[in-house]
Amino acid sequence: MGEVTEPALADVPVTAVLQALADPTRLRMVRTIADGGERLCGMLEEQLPKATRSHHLKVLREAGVTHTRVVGTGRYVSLRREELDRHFPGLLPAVLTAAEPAAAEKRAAV
Amino acid sequence: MGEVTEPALADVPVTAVLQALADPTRLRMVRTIADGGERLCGMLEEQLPKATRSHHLKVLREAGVTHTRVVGTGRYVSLRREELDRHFPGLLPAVLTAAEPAAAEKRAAV
DNA sequence: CTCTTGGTTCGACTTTTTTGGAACAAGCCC
DNA sequence: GGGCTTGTTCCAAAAAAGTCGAACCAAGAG
Repeated sequence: MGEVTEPALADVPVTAVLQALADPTRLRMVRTIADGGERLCGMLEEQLPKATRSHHLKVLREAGVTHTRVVGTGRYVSLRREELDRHFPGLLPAVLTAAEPAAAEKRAAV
Repeated sequence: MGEVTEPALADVPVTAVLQALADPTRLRMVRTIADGGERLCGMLEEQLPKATRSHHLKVLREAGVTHTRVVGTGRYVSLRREELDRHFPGLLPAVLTAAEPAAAEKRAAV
């Protein structure tokens, strides 16, 4: 029962993946998972209420970005790297590599 | 006057780029522009009303994805390939390369 | 069985996006 | 100047996303 359903990447449109990664919170989660290989759900973005966290993880899962392993009452989340890279070559690496714009101040009319 | 403003890619967060590309219509536009180098605004997604088209092009422009050259009353849109690849290595190519899920029918329980 | 823990689901609400009509602006041609 | 073509802006309505309390469920501990 505890099995979690994930889509076959062949059925996932790129836009869905992009969409999933286009949210700061989710991207942060993905990055955290990226270096660590697997993470217990509750260890991600602990600041936010669990309903919100659960929601974001669901979006990632349904976009085929993550895999969820159920262990007891816990969920271990990991990236579907190989598969992802087979279907969308270079996409995940490119996103993970991307640098953030060093917290630009309100940049008042230079 | 006629000059169109575009953001410096250093100020654009990846999520903004992903967001811009995460829309089917916009991605289609980007793909069209990709093979052709430059396109007159009105030659893109002609089915939709111009207000909508204009809106999508604005989103792409503000996400730093496209460059707009004004010629008379027309706007020629092109991709900011080099810049984009300098800031987000491999991202655009990966997105342009991505295959679409061959119009899956309602895939009734195979 | 009860309590706790880790997470999901429901429902409501807020914020963003998307969409597109209508009015407007600018360039071009006569 | 008019009239036509391109495209933007304004505005409002509709749809989609994000947020999160509260109720709920399943597994493990005692």
